[in-house]
Amino acid sequence: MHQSLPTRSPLVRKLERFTSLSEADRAALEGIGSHVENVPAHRDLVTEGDRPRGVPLLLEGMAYRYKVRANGARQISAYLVPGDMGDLDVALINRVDHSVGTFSPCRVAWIKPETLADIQREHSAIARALRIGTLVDEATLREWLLNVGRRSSKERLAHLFSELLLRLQVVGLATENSYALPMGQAELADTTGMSSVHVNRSLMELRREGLIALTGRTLTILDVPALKALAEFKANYLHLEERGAA
Amino acid sequence: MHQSLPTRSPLVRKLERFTSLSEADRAALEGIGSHVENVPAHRDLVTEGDRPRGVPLLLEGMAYRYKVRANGARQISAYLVPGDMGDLDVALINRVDHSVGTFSPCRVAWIKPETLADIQREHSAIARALRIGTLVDEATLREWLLNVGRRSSKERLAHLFSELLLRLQVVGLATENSYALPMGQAELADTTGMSSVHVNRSLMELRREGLIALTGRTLTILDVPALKALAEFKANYLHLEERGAA
DNA sequence: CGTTGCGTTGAGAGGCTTCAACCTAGGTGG
DNA sequence: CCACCTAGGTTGAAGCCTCTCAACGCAACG
Repeated sequence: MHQSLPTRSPLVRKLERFTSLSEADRAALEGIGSHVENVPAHRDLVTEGDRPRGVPLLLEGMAYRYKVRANGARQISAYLVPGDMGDLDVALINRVDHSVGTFSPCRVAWIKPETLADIQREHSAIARALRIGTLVDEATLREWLLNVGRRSSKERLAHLFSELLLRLQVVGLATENSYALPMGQAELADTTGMSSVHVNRSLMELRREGLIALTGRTLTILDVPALKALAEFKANYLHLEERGAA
Repeated sequence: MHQSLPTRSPLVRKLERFTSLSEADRAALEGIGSHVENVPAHRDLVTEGDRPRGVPLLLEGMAYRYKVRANGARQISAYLVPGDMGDLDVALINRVDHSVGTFSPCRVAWIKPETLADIQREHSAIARALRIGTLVDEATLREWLLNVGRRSSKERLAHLFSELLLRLQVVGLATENSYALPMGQAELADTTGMSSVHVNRSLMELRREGLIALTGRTLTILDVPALKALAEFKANYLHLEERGAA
């Protein structure tokens, strides 16, 4: 396992899973956050219909992309963990087509499109890693669609928890089998396409089967292999082994 | 409406909705298909686990992205219509994480990653349009997730049909209210996360309500505004008005 | 110490699935 | 040219999964 130093920024830790970065690359990334903002929980970073105002890079906290229907029904389409960012090329469109909200208090750096363009031009390794990052975002979306469309309620939650375990481990925010889960059951419901009542019942079953412990806002996976097996979780879509498999 | 000449390639027609192209840009795009292949219906263009072998550009026919579970359950995550292509940056990853199959006989041009890189470097307008294209692909995935996660069965089909109407109109493959629908009810089921039996019943209801006529492989939308209203269809995520709204 | 948000549990209804049979059209071969 | 065959559309019935509505518990907070 290529373990990064704990002091390193989550973005560097994430991108180093995709490609090798030079010291200059890392330095460029550390200084990317021109304008850092502290955002409370349950606020919108981006609202559907707005003009794009730069690319948000999440430094701390957890956020999510979502869309709402006229009747108030909400579908969450992505979780953003530290090191994740908005679409690289938002500047190319006039109006954003979805919203981004915070689950917990977040520290976010707003990157100017020009800055991003400069970095991509001057640091080809970073450019490559960022592109792989958006490829992974898209692959994750496809996996979530499979999750909602073709998995049972328990499997959906198991899959989500398995994915988060891996993604948070990459940025050093999860132990071998546990991490903080800032969202409530209603948000899990809007993520997995279920009702919050049914999320509750499914969680109870996962607990009863000894697969997870979820108290307060900490999730502990009591049997990681079993949970992954239940979810039929394959990590290939996260492309975490690009470096090694060259 | 900016109507392209019918002789123009579907890719040019599509990209011209995103940005203005010069005559040189158009010429570069017309000649992009180095190696054109004819693929029968129900074949895989790309298979999950393979190494990427270039970027497929669909010239004729209809294809789809999908993933399958161990139990055989399948989820379709995108439809490819003429002018659509695979991920721009596939060359950056070692193994593809999903498959692409054909609904109907297809003519596809395989573009070499170098060719694509050259074109993007030498034609900034094309580069911009292609990036908007992948932004739209991702936005469409989010819309499909909302569709499967938070819409009723009839609404899902209505939304899918509304989206296809617009996308096919862009490349000149749909009339004001009808187009060819090459896939069967089982495929519609795997697209919308339903069983094929329930797709059938939902289609029957849409017919009974006078919204659609679906005979053979031709779909006619008898009441376009009503179908869009039922689906709560908003076209913003397709970003078809980027040029005008500059 | 009341309020409030969220998790938990119960009951009933309904949407959707599964299994299965039947029908229809198109293709094949006699 | 017709009969058979097969794939896919259509319909019925039964049951389960999931939803909605609703009540209640509990812990954090003011």
